[in-house]
Order: sequence, then structure tokens, then C-alpha cells
Amino acid sequence: MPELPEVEIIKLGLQRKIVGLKIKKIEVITPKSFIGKPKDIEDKKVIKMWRRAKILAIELNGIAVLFHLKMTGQLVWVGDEKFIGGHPTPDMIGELPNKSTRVIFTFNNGSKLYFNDQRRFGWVRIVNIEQSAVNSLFKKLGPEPLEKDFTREILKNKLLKHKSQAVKVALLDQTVVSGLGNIYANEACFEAKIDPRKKVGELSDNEFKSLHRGVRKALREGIAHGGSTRAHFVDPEGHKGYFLDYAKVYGKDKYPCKICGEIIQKIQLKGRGTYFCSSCQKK
DNA sequence: TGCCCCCTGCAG
DNA sequence: CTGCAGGGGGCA
Repeated sequence: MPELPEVEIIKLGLQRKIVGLKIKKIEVITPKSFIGKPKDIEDKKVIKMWRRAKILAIELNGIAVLFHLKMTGQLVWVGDEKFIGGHPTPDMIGELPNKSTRVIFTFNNGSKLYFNDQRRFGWVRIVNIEQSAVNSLFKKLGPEPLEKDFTREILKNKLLKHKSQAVKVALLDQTVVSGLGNIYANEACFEAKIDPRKKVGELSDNEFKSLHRGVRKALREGIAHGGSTRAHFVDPEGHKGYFLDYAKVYGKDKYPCKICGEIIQKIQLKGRGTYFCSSCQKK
């Protein structure tokens, strides 16, 4: 579920809470969700947190705990206050652990971090920083869209390897750009005023340019709004993320376009819900 | 490059 | 009951 902006928000919130703490205990409730040896991170201090694409890392001394939340992953930290980040489900604000709880970390100050994942697509993985484990996980990923090295040219070149694909489908390919998911791919196409079905090979230079701008705008707005959710995305101070209230097309089918009033359409592209304004977005 | 699959739960 | 859900790996 979480895409780049949500993972970024989780990182920013969680790091204020756990950097400097020591991991005292790891309880693996669902073995399938945990790759590596829990013992390898016991008694280690959290040095920093970082994010690459949709993967979140808690870095310890020479070793890191990586998280991929996939569709329904959540991270809930309970300490002097409660931090909830990830997929909104009704039980996420209830008692913990719950039936979606897969892994529990306990820190030296008694606070706990719960990795919950209803559908069990997500994972927690221990990797040695120095080793190729990290590289092999990351080497296929495309550029970080909010970094300086993500240029128009890079995006264009990467996209052009998928000429026959619909733009929106190509944007979801993590080797093209990393971190975009279904919400922001839809929003990016809207920002760029390009029909999501348009084939990459038919894009003009101007359209590549506006797509580049659109991708970054959609992601930045997502972060600015504290991530997206339908229900309870909560930052460390307990504020909700309201991005979907601001989303211009995602989940807005049957509603009027905020720009022109045309009814937003929903179709399927490669099996994923695809939303667009047939008036604002050009074929 | 496209399809199926991994899972669970909710809305229609 | 069927279809759908913010992801992506493995397979032909």
C-alpha cells in the first residue's frame, strides 16, 4: 500500500522516536514475514533510518532491518505516544498485538514497534549493510524521483524502454522510477494532463517534460499532506494524513474533475484501477 | 511483456 | 457470491 510519500512520512516520524534506542527483543509471530535471524539485531542500537523506493530501513551497526509494507503493511510504534503509519484497517487503532501482527520489536525504553500486515505480502528482512544483499535488493530499482539526479532525460530514456506500454503502466514499473504506486501514478498522469492509456512511444518531448514535473508534483504534494489514507494514517503527533481528500483523480470516479467539472472515469489497466479526466488528460 | 500468484477482508 | 484493494516476484 504505502508508496514513496507514505514510507517517507513513516521514516520521518519513526526516526524521531527510535534513533538511539537499543533493540532488546524481537518476536516473530509469522515466520513467513521475517527473513533473517532475529538474534543478529538483538542489543543493537538504532543509528539512523532511511528509505529507498518503498523500502524502509532501520540501520544498526553494520546491519539493517528492512521493511516492505506492500499492500497492507503497517508500522505501529507505541511508547510515550502512538505512531501509526501504513495501510488503514479498522483494527489498527485497537489493542496490540492483533491478528495482523507479524513481528514485534521491543526497545530498551520499553516502547514497542509492531509490524502488522493483513495480507502477508510484506516483509521484514535483516541484511548486512556491507554485503551484496542490499545491492541485489536495490540494483534493479530506478532513480529516486525526488532526488536531483532524476532528470527529464533519465525519465524519458527509462520510459522509452517500454514504448508500447500505456504511460501509467510504465510509471508503475519500479525500474523506470522507484516509489510510485497506483495512487501517485494516476495523480502524476493527471498533473501532466496526459491520458494514462497513451502509449509511451507516442509521447512528445513536451509530454515527457510535463510527466517529469507531474511525477514530482504528485509525490511532493503527497508528502506535504502527510501521506494518504482513507481512514487513520497518523503521524507521531496524532495528525491524520489527508492526501486522498486532495487527490485529484484517484478514487474520484463518478465525481467531477476539480479543474473542469467533467466526471472522472475509472478503467482497468493491466488489472489496476486507473482514474482520469477525459477532458483534461489528452490522448 | 503479460499473466498468475502470494493473502485477507470488504463492498456491491 | 464476485470483484477489488495503495505491490511485485516468478514464470512462460
